[in-house]
Amino acid sequence: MLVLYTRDSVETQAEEAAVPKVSAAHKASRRDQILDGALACFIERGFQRTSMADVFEATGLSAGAVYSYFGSKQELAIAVAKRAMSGQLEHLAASPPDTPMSPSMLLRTVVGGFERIGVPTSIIVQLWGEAAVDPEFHAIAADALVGFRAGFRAVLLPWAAATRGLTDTEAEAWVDAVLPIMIACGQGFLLQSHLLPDFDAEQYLAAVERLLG
Amino acid sequence: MLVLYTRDSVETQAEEAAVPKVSAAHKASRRDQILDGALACFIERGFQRTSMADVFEATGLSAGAVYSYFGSKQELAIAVAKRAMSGQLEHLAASPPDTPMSPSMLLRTVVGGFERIGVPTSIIVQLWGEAAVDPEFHAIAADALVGFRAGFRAVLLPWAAATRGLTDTEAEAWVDAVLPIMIACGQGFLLQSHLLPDFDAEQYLAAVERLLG
DNA sequence: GTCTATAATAGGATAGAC
DNA sequence: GTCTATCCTATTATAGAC
Repeated sequence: MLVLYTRDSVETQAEEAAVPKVSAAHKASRRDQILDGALACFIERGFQRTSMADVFEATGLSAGAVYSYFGSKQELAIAVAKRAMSGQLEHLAASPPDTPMSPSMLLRTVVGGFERIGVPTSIIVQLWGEAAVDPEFHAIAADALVGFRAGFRAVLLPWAAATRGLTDTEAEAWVDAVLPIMIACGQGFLLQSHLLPDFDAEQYLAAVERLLG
Repeated sequence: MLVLYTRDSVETQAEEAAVPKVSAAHKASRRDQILDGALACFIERGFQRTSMADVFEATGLSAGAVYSYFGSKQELAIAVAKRAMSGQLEHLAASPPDTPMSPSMLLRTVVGGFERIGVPTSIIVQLWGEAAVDPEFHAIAADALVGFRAGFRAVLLPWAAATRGLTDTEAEAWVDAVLPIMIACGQGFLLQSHLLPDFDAEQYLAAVERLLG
């Protein structure tokens, strides 16, 4: 919610010919303001296709201001990607730690969380693409994936023990076995929802529930 | 095999200071030669990070020659992506149409096919990223996904009927229900094998077999 | 700290000779 | 058809004023 508010103010500034008046209500730092504007650009045009001029316009700031916070375009892009992914992870970690969730409920929660914090899932798909050719992006994507895996595991363990009547040891074995497929279901959800015009989220989640639940 | 042979010749030419002597044994057209060189660049540096100068070097051809075949960098990139995906689809379609395959066998065949025709899977991950911001790339990725879905369906239908003792109608219902998850397992395989240092392909395929087989 | 103006260059595309 | 040389725009990054 904070993120969305800040972005609105950024767009307004850009429309009003870049008057950098940050009211007291906007306690978000300039750095966050820049990250918000850059994120909006990257979502719309992608990391590489976005020029720094696009960022200046979106943030309502000048070249000098932006470059005083980020030494290069790459540094800015990395910071945007890092913040986007850490935001997702914090959201997952913020759910009550011992709340058992079924696989489909977990997927629904995570995907819904993407939207809620104002980071469209397309940025994640872009990050995967960059990760294929850039070590810095690769590290971010890999770290995030490991983090999600740990989060998924923590949520699925109590669910498996409770619902399937397993001992803790058996639940661990079961969860560790299905975890890669569970992750794949999340990745597939993002990709298919972007690529398939006839993608049906409910049908997808129902299939997850039937196979993993 | 043809593709690999052509690429070897390209690299050799590049090392030998760009002597564009195409022997009679190389019946591959110049167009394919350019596509091969560009593909090698895109695999290594990505679509956007590759400059046309990189392509000239990798193909052993000059600017004028390349631009006489492709009017722009975008046109070339689109052609490379189209050829890569159609190659994958042809490989899938080339398998005997009525050969039943289990989900894990199917995945193994498709992923192995990627390597065999010399198109690393990283190019597909990159294509997904471009698809998030470029309509032309989006169309290619979407078409390919629909094609793979149809191919998977054709292979899984007889398997489901034979192995699970279903009528044709029941098999269709079952396959259509699990198809999105099956696709997700393929997508997840590509992503996780690139991102996770400890990715275990055999363990992954075993989990697919247990859950879908 | 921020802005304007500009330096420096990379990179896509073309022209014209051969 | 292909090569060399070049144009010229787009873009990153910086310098210096305020």
